[in-house]
Amino acid sequence: MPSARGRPRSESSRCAILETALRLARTKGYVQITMDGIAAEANVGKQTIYRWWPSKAAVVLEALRENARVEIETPDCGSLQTDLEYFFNSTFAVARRRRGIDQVLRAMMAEAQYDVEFAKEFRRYVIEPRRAVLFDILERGRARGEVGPNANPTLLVDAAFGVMWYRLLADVGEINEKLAKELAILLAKGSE
Amino acid sequence: MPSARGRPRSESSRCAILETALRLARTKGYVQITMDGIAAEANVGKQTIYRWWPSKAAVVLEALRENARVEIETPDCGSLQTDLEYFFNSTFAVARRRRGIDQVLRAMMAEAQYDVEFAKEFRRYVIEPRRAVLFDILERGRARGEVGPNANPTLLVDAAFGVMWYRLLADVGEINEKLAKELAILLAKGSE
Amino acid sequence: MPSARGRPRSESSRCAILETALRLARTKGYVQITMDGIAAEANVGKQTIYRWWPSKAAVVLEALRENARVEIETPDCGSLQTDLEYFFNSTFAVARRRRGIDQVLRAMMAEAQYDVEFAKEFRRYVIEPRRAVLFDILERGRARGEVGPNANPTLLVDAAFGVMWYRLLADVGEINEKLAKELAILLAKGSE
Amino acid sequence: MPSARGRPRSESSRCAILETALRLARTKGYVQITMDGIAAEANVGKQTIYRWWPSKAAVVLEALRENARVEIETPDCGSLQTDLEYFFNSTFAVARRRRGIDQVLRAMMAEAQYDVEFAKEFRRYVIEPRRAVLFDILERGRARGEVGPNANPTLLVDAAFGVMWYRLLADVGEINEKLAKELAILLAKGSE
DNA sequence: ATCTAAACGAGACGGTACGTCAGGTCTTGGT
DNA sequence: ACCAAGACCTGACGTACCGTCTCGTTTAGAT
Repeated sequence: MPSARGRPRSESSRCAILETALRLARTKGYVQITMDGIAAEANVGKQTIYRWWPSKAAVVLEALRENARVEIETPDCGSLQTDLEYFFNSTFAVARRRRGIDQVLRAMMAEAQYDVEFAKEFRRYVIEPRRAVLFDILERGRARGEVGPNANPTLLVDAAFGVMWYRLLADVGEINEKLAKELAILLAKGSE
Repeated sequence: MPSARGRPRSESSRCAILETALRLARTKGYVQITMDGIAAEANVGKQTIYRWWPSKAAVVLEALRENARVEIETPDCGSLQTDLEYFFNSTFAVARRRRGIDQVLRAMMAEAQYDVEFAKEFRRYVIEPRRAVLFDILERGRARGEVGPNANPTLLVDAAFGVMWYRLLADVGEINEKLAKELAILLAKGSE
Repeated sequence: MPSARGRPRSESSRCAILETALRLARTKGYVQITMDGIAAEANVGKQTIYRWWPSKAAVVLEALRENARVEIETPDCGSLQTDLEYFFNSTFAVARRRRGIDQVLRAMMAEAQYDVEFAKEFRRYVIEPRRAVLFDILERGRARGEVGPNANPTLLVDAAFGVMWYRLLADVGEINEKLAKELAILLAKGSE
Repeated sequence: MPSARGRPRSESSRCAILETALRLARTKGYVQITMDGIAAEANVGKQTIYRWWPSKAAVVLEALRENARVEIETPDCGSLQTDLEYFFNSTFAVARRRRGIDQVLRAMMAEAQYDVEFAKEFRRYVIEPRRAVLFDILERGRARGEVGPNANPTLLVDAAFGVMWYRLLADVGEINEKLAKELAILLAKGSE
């Protein structure tokens, strides 16, 4: 057993940092916030942040994960198309539930373009889990016989998330219930 | 005609700035380059850059446009699916033709998340023109009777570019001839 | 005769420059004004200033000379002490007559510390002429027999102007009628 | 006692800045030196200079004070005139002892004309202390009965420093042992 | 009850890049 | 040849953050 010598990590500081980071990112915008700003606002030494996180993006990403603990449910709605629509609605709802989250998500994706290490974390905790869920839904459809042998799950998954991210990042369209329905139809048709 | 008083803008400086900016961005990476660096390398005063462009991103974007003057052709290949495949192959080829362009494009999209003014320029000169071409191809398909009355062109366009950007930004898949073919099939099927 | 070819120098521009320079220096303070500022305010090209003057200080110095054309009179008041008092009162009056002149004079002296070329001009047009007048007064006193053979005119002159500049630059005392009288007494006593 | 929180100010950086500033000012000339130059030469961040001093002039002034810690002695030489001559010789020696100091002193006086805040510091640490010493010497003379009741100490002090500064700034004469003797005689005579 | 060790807040540190400002030069068309 | 206009190169400015460091203090387990 690795005996823990010395003062243990302060949970209150950890929470203060995460809460402050996410709050500032949502209200002032991700680019505007600084490590100094987070430290000052959270009544925390800057070193305490750098001791546990490598970058501003890493802090915000963990804050985002902490905040979005509510798992996305994937109940069996009986058919592929309804399963898909339910999933998309759940996914899109997250961004709309709390103001500013969409902007923070966009910043995370942007940050992943500049920081290779962060990109790995981002894929691991944001991109991949959501992809896995959608693959599961398609697999369930295959079991039901709704997904044909020539279907291309990877392309369908990329198309679905692609539309979402594209509209989010390039600001070319709404992300709402209408889109959820349209995507469900497109993927269901593409699965045949 | 308003007679141009004073010393006219130096075309050689303008070109030196654009060429240097794109060269540095491609070789060293967009984040690594600085206004000071561009100015020094282009033998130009920093003020001369700030006089004509508001930000590093704006310079690189214009350099990108200047560089990519070659228009994307959209010949009539006879059928919707072949038209689409041709277009996607042309589009994907741009990024592969010159090293580092993909990385610069990703940086532009990232920058658009941080800078609202730049986002407008980016949509105007990068996003929208390419969307227009794809819409044209679908319209041609409608004239041929290949696009049904219930088809949703906007969704199809978003799906195509969405997959491309999603794979580019989230690094979840290749962008190649195989994808061009798959997307052509998906969109053709979705158009019925 | 050297025929003057080409467009002759614009007297109106020259005056506009000098007037603007002195006006701005007196109102905004010498350090605050810029060549660009003078040019803009005088509706004049910057090159037109640089064509005729080597520096901001040179412009202001000429403006000062143009402005202070009124010669200092040195009437024979009958005795050395009264001659001196009259001279000092005349000299001190210049600075008080128009607001801001003292500040411009201080700036000229300051500029002379930084710019060797300007220092020559400054001595030639500001320092030396005033010294010459005071030397003349002392010489007149010698003719009258008021200045003894052991008197040291140079020291006395330096003492008089020294007090004036010292109080002006180091802000350690008033420059007024009282000082004029005191200096006159000191110099008269020192001349014996 | 207010406990010193946070990292304490680095004495080594402080010294490096002051030494570098004075060295550069003396060798290259005050105007030529820049904050960037001092920072680079002293291996110090520019912010570290700005954290503790408001301007280049303030740094050089403190460096000058640090450098000139050697107090000017005012031994009782027995008579007012000899006391004065000793003081003037001591004062004039400072400037001659180390090359370039005179030029830095002139720059400080010049800077005081442009920067009101700096002028206060300059008077407080350069002008006033020296005036106080001379006033003391005159007071000692009064105790001895050498200074008459009608003498004007302020005028005499201004005359002495006035000559010195005037010759320094306007470059109209030497500052040497001869001047020290002449000033001593003038002030002694003026004190009667 | 001390001792050791790590985390803590605070804040100064060396650095890099920023965007601005002014200086002095150059290049137009027009007088 | 001179002029107004204004773009040009240069170089210093003062600021903002970065990520690191060095204080004194706090909090635990080990001695």
